[in-house]
Amino acid sequence: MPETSTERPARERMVEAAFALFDEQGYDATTVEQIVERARVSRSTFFRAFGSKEDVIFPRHTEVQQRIEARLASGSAATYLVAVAEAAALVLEQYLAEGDLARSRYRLTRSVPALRDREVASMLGYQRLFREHVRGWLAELGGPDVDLRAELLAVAVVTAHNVVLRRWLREQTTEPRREFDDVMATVVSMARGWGEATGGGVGSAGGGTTVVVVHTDRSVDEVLPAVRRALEA
Amino acid sequence: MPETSTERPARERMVEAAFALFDEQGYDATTVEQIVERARVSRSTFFRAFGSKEDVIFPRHTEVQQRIEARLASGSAATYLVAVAEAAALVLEQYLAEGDLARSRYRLTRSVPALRDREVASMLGYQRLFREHVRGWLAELGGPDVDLRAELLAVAVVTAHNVVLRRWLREQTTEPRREFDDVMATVVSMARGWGEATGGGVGSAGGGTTVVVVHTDRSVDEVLPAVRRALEA
DNA sequence: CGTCTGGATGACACTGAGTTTCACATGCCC
DNA sequence: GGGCATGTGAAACTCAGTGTCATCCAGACG
Repeated sequence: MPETSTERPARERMVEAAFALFDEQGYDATTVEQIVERARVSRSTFFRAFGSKEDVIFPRHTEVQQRIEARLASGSAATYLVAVAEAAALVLEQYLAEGDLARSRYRLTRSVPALRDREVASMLGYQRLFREHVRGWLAELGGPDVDLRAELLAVAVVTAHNVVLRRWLREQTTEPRREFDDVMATVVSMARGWGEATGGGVGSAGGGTTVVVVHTDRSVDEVLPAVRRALEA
Repeated sequence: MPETSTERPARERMVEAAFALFDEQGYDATTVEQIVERARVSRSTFFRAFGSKEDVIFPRHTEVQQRIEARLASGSAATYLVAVAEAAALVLEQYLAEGDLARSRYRLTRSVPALRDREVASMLGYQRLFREHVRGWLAELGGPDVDLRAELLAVAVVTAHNVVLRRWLREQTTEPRREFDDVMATVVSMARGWGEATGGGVGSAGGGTTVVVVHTDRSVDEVLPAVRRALEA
């Protein structure tokens, strides 16, 4: 019998039922049969909506991926460091918007290896987007080791993002956005150094000496935002 | 009917049959039934030996993990950059020793998402080992942002390793060891810069100014090995 | 020589995820 | 009303993975 129009959408009911049951009994011990029973839908409906049992945990990750792609595509070689930092911020914002749901998912992914792998793979998806765009920009700018540097920058941005995200998921911080800005500033300043440390700064074709000077009599929290502003100028 | 003593071990036959069938028909289209039929063993034997269909592709990865662990455990805070580089070299050597088998696996992991995720997860396992040891060493040495820097160094080492490994798997290089040394030198020199760029060099407790000078009038290939030797001294 | 025992194997039934196919209901347009 | 697309349910099917029990074979021991 079809439900009335006052009923919440089937998709929502399934997600809700799944999270509740996973929480009560654990992931492996919960069968799709139980989920669809509680959500009052058929198995067919479940698999049509999600494709797999794992997918109930990771809703709308293709949407986020598209937003990232859009932000990266709007960047240019001149401002690529800002572009990747802001694209990473989009990922963080997605999690923050999810709130407790994100924390529930985090608890699940910590305890179930299959889900953990799945989440890692989706992070790798973001990383891949970053890498490809950065590779293009670095190629445009020139310099040695384009592939390696693109790979390292992408992985550094994602890693730094994850450090902050994880702290927020574990409720170890109440200022994730501020911490995010700081770690991104750190990574960006490191990335600036790479071009020089590997022998070719932007636009520098020949020999010579590159000198990086950093004043450390101010705290890291004070210095990093300033560095970021300088880089963005 | 049991096989004669001149027969190759059942485990080898299963791996061989599996790779052959995956190559002929693709991974998804091949059933465990077909594998055990060709290897002339029972389904029971297959699952006892490998635990899952995916596991046939990734043999002995726990062994490698133990070797990495041993190498990292033998390192000290004073020489940690060398220790991680050499531990990463162990991973590379494992692949090189496998030869064509590694390349077959690479082709499979490229085309089958599930296997790709699986391989990524195992790399993450290595990365985790690196991170935990580096975190310990960095904590010993002091300085700011220990967690972030440990995370970034581990991820950079693994990423650099992967860049070279992938080139070898794709047969884009015949000198993987040489290229590995180069990228590791690059990463290690970058990592050196991080401690300073983030405001606290090794053993520097107070204010002041840190200056990093890099001569770039020599080629990267000339500079990097020298840097590496300097770091190891 | 016979027997016992532990480890490896095979046979078989069972659970559960995911697919496929067909049927049925609803809503919408012409 | 007659199509027509979309969302849903029902049921049978494939296959990965688990659990149980019987069997076989090696070497140990009397």
